[in-house]
Amino acid sequence: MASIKDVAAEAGVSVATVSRVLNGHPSVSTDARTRVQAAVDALGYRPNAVARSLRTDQTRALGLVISDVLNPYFTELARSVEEEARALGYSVVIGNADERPDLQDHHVRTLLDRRIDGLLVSPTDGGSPLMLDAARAGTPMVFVDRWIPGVDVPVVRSDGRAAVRDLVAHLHGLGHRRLAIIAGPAATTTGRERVEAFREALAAYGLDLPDAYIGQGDFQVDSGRRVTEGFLDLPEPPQVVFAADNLMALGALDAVRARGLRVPEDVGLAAFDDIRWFVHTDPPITAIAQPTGDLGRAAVRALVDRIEGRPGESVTLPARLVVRRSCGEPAPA
Amino acid sequence: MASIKDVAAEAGVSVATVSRVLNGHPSVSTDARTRVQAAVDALGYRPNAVARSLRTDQTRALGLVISDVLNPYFTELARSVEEEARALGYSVVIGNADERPDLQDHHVRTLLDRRIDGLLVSPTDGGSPLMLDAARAGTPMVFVDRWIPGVDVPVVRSDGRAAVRDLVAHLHGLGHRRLAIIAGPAATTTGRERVEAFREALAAYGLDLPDAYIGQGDFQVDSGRRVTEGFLDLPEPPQVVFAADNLMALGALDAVRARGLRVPEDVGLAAFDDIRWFVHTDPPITAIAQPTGDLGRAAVRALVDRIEGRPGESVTLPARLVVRRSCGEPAPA
DNA sequence: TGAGCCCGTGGAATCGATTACACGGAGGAT
DNA sequence: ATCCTCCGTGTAATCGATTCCACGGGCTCA
Repeated sequence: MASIKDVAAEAGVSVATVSRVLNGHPSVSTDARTRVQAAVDALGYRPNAVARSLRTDQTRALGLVISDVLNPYFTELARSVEEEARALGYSVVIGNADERPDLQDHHVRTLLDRRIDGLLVSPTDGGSPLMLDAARAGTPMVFVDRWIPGVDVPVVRSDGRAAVRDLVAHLHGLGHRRLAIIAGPAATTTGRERVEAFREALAAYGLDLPDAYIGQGDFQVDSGRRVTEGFLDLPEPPQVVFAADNLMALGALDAVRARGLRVPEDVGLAAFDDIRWFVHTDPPITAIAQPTGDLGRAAVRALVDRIEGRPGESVTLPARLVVRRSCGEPAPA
Repeated sequence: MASIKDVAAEAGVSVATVSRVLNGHPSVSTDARTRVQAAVDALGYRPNAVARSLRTDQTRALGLVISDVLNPYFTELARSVEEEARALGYSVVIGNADERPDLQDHHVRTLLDRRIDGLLVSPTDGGSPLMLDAARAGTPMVFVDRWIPGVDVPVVRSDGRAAVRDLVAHLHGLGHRRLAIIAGPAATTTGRERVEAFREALAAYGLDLPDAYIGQGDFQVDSGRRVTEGFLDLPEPPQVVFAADNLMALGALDAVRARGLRVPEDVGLAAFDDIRWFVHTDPPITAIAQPTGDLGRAAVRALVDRIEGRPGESVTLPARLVVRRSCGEPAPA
């Protein structure tokens, strides 16, 4: 592969001049400029980004450590992140943590080794020393969706409190009183928050959230299935199950179906995170929709701000309730 | 960030010795080795992958240019690719082409600039000069799922012919005779092949595939919707619509639903690519399942073989039919 | 005791870019 | 005519690693 020296030789100038042309530096004669351009075209020369990065100490690459690529919410997030990053002249290197702290650490380490300019993370846990150290050492970093308390890093996320209140109001209006939740891992903020928001909303209606109605899931399909089976085995099973993410909702659907029960006649189902398939499931699933695209774009902007020396602000966007049929007939529109 | 010089100074040895310790070179004294280790730990030193890559001319990174990240088939593929790559000591840099040749080219160019060791592509078109040149210039490359004829690059894909025959047999057995297909872009191999396989399978039953029953889609939801509307407007609409990918099937479902029609009573629906949501759609959708994980792993192995100087073989794996209820009641099990 | 080897080590070149610094020549001001 | 300034250019240092080569010392063996 041709290097800058080859171009210089071909154009009959020094490598410095070639570099200046490539970087649009003003002080190059028109003559030299055209000769270099010609040489570049003739050789099909492309600058070696590795060498450039070594010299300039910037890679123009962002790391994105995502909790789970198989979760449509995160793939949508990844897509908007890449889009915005591309618009700003950055590439994105994605690492999939599969909700496993060890994998998350592996990716953070690899990305740091590759000297990405900044890191976007939705932490699967409370934060390993590695990540905390990186944040403290000044690696530009932004948390998306989930975050770690007590770390000085901007957070871009969605606040589901109001939407959860709307959901509970909706359920209460349909006459449901025994409401259960499949929670996410307590080590994640979203795992905890959604339970709290649910509990508070229930309290507003004088309803209780007994321990038996809090199932511990891990944001994966199987846990949704397992927890739902537990709910159904209860002497007094809940009337509605609220899954804290879309994959656990899928597991819940599996479990209900496996018992020969029907949604919503026998059990209602609602989910956090709306995905396009929920329109066509049997029945269509009532869900809380996050402004995923906006989240991804805001996160990239905050990160790039940090990288380029600007403040880089936290952003919180509201989520909203999308009522479908999985909890009973909706009120006539 | 600490460099190898800092480690050398801290340990009281030369950078050469530090490098040897880091790379497990045998000829280093135990004494020097422990001193270097201590210095590494004390400084929290991590080798700069950029510098290493420049010197060794390898990045231990693979590029994966995927047709569409929002398509669950491809995200599953991406996941298995990353998994296998990680097991072999490589990272994966993903580029999302969104079925757009210009975006595909952008990513190929960026990845090449970053000097990834090899490229995994599922081409969205017949191949830009850029990609063809790269292949000819000897960049290790492997095509996954889709490929470009006439280029000397291993292909890892799934053969759906047998499964399509099974599908047609199934449909014929249910009494359906007017069968239509939503095709993918003619510029892609999968876009063309699936139509051909369908046509041949129909022919075996003495059935014809009239032009009116071939809708031109682009593997995206909207096109599935649009084509299906066209089918439903026909004086004699098809009894079953076969979508060449899962997203177009979703669009088809939208279109049918919007007309107030039911699947399978009014129109049957089948899809290429099976995804977990198909179990819970209304009705569950009959689909052709590819061994996606195996495909991803085989592709990585083939690519790494090429990179490391071994042959790197093409692989073709069979797909299989998964019968559900979207084309009518299945035969009793 | 001297020749030859092997082992552990360090010096320095190298990868491909960017950029500070120096230098020669042209042109303007005095 | 002399001096100063600017412009376009090249030389060389630099980024952080890897690795070839040379060197000194201890060993074995004759």
